[in-house]
Amino acid sequence: MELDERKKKILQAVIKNYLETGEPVGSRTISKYTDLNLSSATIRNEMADLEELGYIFQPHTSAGRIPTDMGYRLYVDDMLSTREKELDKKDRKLDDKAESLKTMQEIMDKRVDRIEEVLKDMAKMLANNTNYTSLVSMPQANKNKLKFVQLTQVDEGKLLCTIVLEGNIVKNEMIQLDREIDQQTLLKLNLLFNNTLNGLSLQEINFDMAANMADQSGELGGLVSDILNAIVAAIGAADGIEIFTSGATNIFKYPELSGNENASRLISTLEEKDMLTNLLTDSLEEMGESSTGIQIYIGEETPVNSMKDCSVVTATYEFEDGVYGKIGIIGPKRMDYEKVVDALKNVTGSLDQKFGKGKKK
Amino acid sequence: MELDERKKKILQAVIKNYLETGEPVGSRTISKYTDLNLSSATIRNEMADLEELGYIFQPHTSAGRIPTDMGYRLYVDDMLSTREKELDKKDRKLDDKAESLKTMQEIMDKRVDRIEEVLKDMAKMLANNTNYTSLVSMPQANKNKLKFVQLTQVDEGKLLCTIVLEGNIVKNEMIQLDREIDQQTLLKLNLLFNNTLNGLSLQEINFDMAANMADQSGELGGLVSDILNAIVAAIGAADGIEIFTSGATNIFKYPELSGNENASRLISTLEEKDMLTNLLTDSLEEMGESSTGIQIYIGEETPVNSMKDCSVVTATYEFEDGVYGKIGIIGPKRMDYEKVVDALKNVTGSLDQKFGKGKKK
DNA sequence: GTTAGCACTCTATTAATTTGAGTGCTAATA
DNA sequence: TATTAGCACTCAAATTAATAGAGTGCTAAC
Repeated sequence: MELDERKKKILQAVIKNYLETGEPVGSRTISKYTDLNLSSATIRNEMADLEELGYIFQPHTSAGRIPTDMGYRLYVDDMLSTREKELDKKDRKLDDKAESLKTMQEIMDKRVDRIEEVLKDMAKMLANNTNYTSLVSMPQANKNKLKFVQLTQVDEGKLLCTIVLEGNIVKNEMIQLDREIDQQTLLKLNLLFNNTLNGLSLQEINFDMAANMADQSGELGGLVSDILNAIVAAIGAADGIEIFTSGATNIFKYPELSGNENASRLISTLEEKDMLTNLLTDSLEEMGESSTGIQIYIGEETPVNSMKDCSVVTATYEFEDGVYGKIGIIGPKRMDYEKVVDALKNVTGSLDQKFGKGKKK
Repeated sequence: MELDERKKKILQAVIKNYLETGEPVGSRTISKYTDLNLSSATIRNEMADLEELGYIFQPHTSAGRIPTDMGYRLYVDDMLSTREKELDKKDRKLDDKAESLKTMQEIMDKRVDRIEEVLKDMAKMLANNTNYTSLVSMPQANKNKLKFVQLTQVDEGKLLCTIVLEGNIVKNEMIQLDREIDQQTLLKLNLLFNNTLNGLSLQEINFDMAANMADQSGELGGLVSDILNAIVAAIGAADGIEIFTSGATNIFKYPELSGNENASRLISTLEEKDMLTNLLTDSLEEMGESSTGIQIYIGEETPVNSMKDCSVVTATYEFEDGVYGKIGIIGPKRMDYEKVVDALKNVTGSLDQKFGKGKKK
C-alpha cells in the first residue's frame, strides 16, 4: 500500500486536530475539517489504511484515531523541511548567529558566576510561554584545557587552588596541608604548576606526569601530588554539567502525562538531574541534523526512560569556541512542535537582544 | 472544661493511631487500643469533649476523629519534652548515635572537600530513609566578612578576582579592563585591597571608602573603583542561598497531599527554591527553642504557603564558626515526628562533627 | 460515672443502566 | 471503480440504584 497525497493530507488533519483537542479524532470530524470534501465513510476507509500503515491507531474499538510515534515523526519531519524552505526564501542570516555569540561571550567574561542567573531566567520564560517543562544546561567546555593555576595560602596549612580553564571557566578547590608552607615555596609551586600544566587537558595530566613532577620536586613531592590531585578533582568536577529546570509541574496540565505514575518518575528525573545529562550532552557533535542544532525526540526515541511518553526538543547554543550549552523543552507527544521550535530558535538566537546589541564588537 | 489526664491519654492514642493508619480513628479502636479499659461509649463521650476543646475533629458526621493542628502541636510538644528528659537521664544515646553515624560517616568520607556533594547525598539519604521530602541549604556566612582578595591577570586586559570570605567561601568575578596592566601594578593593587578591606563586611565597604581609596590611588583611581565594584557584586551574589531538595515526589505517597492541586504547587515551590529561603534562613538566631536547633512547623504554622497542609521540621548545623546551614524535612502533618527529629539530630550531629566543632580539635 | 443498645447518618463500593461517539461492513450509486 | 448512505455493533464513560459498614449520638439501665 502506498501513502498517497490524500492519505497524507488526512493524516495531517488527524494529527493537527489531535494536537489541538487531545481527543481521539473520528472520521466525521475529518470529513468536515478538511477541504477534501469526502464523506465520513471514505475517510473511514482511508483511516483504516493509515492504521494498517502504522501512522495512527485506536485506543480501543469504536474510538477515534490517535497518531503513533511514527505518525508524529512524519508530521514533524514534514514541518521542519517546509520550515527550512521558508527560511531559505528569506535570506537567512548566518552572521546573525555569530553576532549573538559575541554578546554571550561578553556576558561570560563580565560575570563568571552570573550566567547562571541569565539561563535560569531563560528557562523560566520558556516554561511560562510554552506551558511545557524547560531545561537549560550551563555551557560546558568540551576540552577542559588548563589555562592557569593559582595557589594561595588562606589559613595556616590551608591552600586555595584557583583553576582557570580554557573558556575562562573558574574552579576552586580547598587543599588541607599536613604542614606549614612558606611564601617562597608557594611561589615556586605556582611557577612549577603553571609551567608544567599549562595548556594540558585532564586526559593529559596522567599518572606518569604526577610521578615525574613529584620526583623532580624532591622533598616537596608529597605536597605536589596532593595539589595535583586537587587540580584533577576540580577539573573533573567541571564535567558534571549544571542543569536548571523550570515548569516541571506543567506536565500536570496534560492528562495523558499526569494520570499515570510516570508523572512522578518524570518529576523525580527532573529533580535528580543526573539522567538529564543524556539529553543534554549526547550528540553535541551530531548537531548537524537540521543545521540549526535543533533536535526532536518523539516518545520512544528519547534517551531518558521516564520520558518515553513525552516528546523532547533540544537546541544547542555556542558560548565560545568549543563551549556549548543546550536548551530543551519537554512536553506531551502532542505538543505544539512548531511553536516550540520557534521559541527555541528565538531564545538561542536572541540572547543578545536581551542584553543589548550595543556591546557587540 | 479541663484537659484531664484521661483525655490527654485518649488524645495521644487517637493521634498515634492516626499517624500509623492515616484513617480517621473511631471510639471502638481506642477502647481496645489503650490500657484504660473503657467502653467505646465512654470514649465517645470523651472524644466529643476533645472535639469541643479543639484538639480533634470529624471529617464528616459518622466518621472517626482526626487531630487538628492544635492537637498535633500538643502531641509534638509533649514528645519533645519527654524526649529531652530521657536524654538527660540516659547517656545511652551515644550508642544509638554511633550506629546511625556509620552510614553517615561513609557518605562524609567520600569527599570531604566537596561539601555540595556531601549535602546532596545527605538529602537523598534522608528522603529515602524517611519517605518524606528533604531539603538542605549550603552553609551560609552570617556576616560576609572579607578574608582575602586575589587579583590575577588571565588575559591581556582581563583580571580574575578571587574573593575568600570568612568561612572559606570562595567567589570569583571576571573584570574587563580598558587598558593593560603590568605585574608591578597588580602587586600593588593586591596589597592595597588586602590591607584595606581585610575583615570588613559588605555593609562596611561603602561609598565613602570607595571614594577614599580611589583618591589615594591617584591615576589608578578608575581601576580601583572598578575592582571594588566587582568585589561588592561578588559578595552580594553570595547572599543567594543554594538549596538542594530530594524526594519531592515522595509526597505522592500521601493521598491527603497528592490529591488536590496543592501537590503541584508544592513541587513548584521546591523547584523554584526561592520560597524555601523563608524556611531555611528564618530564625537562624532563634534556634534556642529546644537547644538543639530543631524547629517544627505544623500545618498553618509554616511560613511557606504551599505547605499549609504539610508539616516541616528543620535543624541547624554548624559548618564553621559563624557559618550555619539548615536541613529540613517536609511531609504530611501525620508524619512520624519522632523518627524525623531523630534523623535530623543524627545528621546535623555528624555534620557538626565532620565540619565544625568536631574537626576543630 | 459508666455502659449496653439502638436508631440514624454518611461514605464507599458495587452493580445495573443508559448514552453517545465511532467504527466496519454491505449494498446502492455515480 | 471509487464513493457514499445506512445500519448493526462495540465500547468507554457517565448516571443511577442498591448495599454494606463504620461510626456516632442519645437514652435508659446499671
